[in-house]
Amino acid sequence: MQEKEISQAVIGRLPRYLRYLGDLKERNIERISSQELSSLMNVTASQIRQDFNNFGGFGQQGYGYNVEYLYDEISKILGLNHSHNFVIIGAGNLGKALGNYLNFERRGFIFKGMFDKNPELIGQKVRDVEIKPMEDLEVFLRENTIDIAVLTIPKTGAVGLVDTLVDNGIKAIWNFAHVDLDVPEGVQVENVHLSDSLMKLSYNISRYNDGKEN
Amino acid sequence: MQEKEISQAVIGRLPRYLRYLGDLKERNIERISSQELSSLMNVTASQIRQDFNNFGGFGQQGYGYNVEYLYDEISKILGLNHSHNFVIIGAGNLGKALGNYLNFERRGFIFKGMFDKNPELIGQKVRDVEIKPMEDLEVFLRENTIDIAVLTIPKTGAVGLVDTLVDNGIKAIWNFAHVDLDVPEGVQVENVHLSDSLMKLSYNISRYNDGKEN
DNA sequence: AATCTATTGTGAAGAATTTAACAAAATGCT
DNA sequence: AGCATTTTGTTAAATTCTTCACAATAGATT
Repeated sequence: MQEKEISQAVIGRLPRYLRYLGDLKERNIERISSQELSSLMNVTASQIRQDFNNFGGFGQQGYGYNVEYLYDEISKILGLNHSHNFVIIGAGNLGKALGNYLNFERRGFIFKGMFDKNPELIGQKVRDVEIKPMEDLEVFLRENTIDIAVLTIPKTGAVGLVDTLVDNGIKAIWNFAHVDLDVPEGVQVENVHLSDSLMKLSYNISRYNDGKEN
Repeated sequence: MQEKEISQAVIGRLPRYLRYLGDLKERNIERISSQELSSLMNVTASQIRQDFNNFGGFGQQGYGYNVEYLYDEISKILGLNHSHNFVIIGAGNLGKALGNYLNFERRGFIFKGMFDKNPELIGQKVRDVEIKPMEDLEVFLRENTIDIAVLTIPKTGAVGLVDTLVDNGIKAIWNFAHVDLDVPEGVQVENVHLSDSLMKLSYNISRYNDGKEN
């Protein structure tokens, strides 16, 4: 367990820091102050310092932060120094899109298997991975070390699948199904509810246009 | 403009309320108390009441909330009573997946056009929509009333496209490119940064496993 | 080497969000 | 019809999150 519990608000900001630090690294910039990063990212310098200090101070007074060091430390905090094998369940367009997304591989997320119940898709390949029938899932999970299951199937299928996944060693579910999954303690779920996101956009459009058309 | 500014934290919870209310409606349940909804959704009843009260009280004391009425009111708040035309820019797997997702249509998001710079894709169809070359985008936006642009292209392309979109009437961008977009005041952006989401998952896996393997 | 400058780390203030508590109001039972 | 029960709307308290402010410290300059 963590020394002190870090809030998910802070964790949620780390990937963005990492992205900007990666850009700086590519531009061969060696150091950066919280002030500079602040104006680059449009957040307060204070928040940046507070965020980093949750993990015990990566900077030096009078100097700032070393870009590469900071990048590496945040990577470690996010667990990107370990690699994670994943399977995709549901070989529709979304599943295929995620399977083809090479950037995940670079971060240590290794695409190991893909499953679908549609017989027409069985045997097709997404990158080097062959789509297998759902019946093979359980055995596959047992014979390989898979941490993450990516669920890109409709919600009806998703709920019933959770037990199978968890019983066969899945530690985390990246859930694209539009439903809340009920998992045992210790199994991580990260939801990507696309329609929720679209509704937020819709709200913000309406809000801005109110007064004009209402 | 809104009477009183509603926090994005509240807005972010509305789609989830809507989902649960939709389920209740389908089960022909007429009324629900904040207490019942609370145990269904795993949030506090107090938060539910506070959230709804931001918009001025949808319930009745001693009775609770009428499911259908509440559903309709939240729909309106989210702007789902208006329909929105959208185009998808980038006809890769992700773009196709979003184009094929019929649930958006049911919510009033109408798929009107799709664009890609890859000549091989031009002329293919996603549902009834033909993929057009990027050169046609500007004219298309001017000749049709498109509110939302969905960006499913790499970040390098995305940044340069913003001006074109905004100059031709786009009010909102649903951004899947892994970059922060700089838009004028009044243009809404909703980011879906998939790799950020995956990193959060990675963090939570590591955190839970710490102590065992570290 | 001494001084000046930049910039972090951090305690405290301020803001926002969430939860608790309860009076007011409507329902439904007898 | 009256009373007990339910459950909201709402005020207040507690908690969490963000920003401010500055002393401490390291680097840069002369």
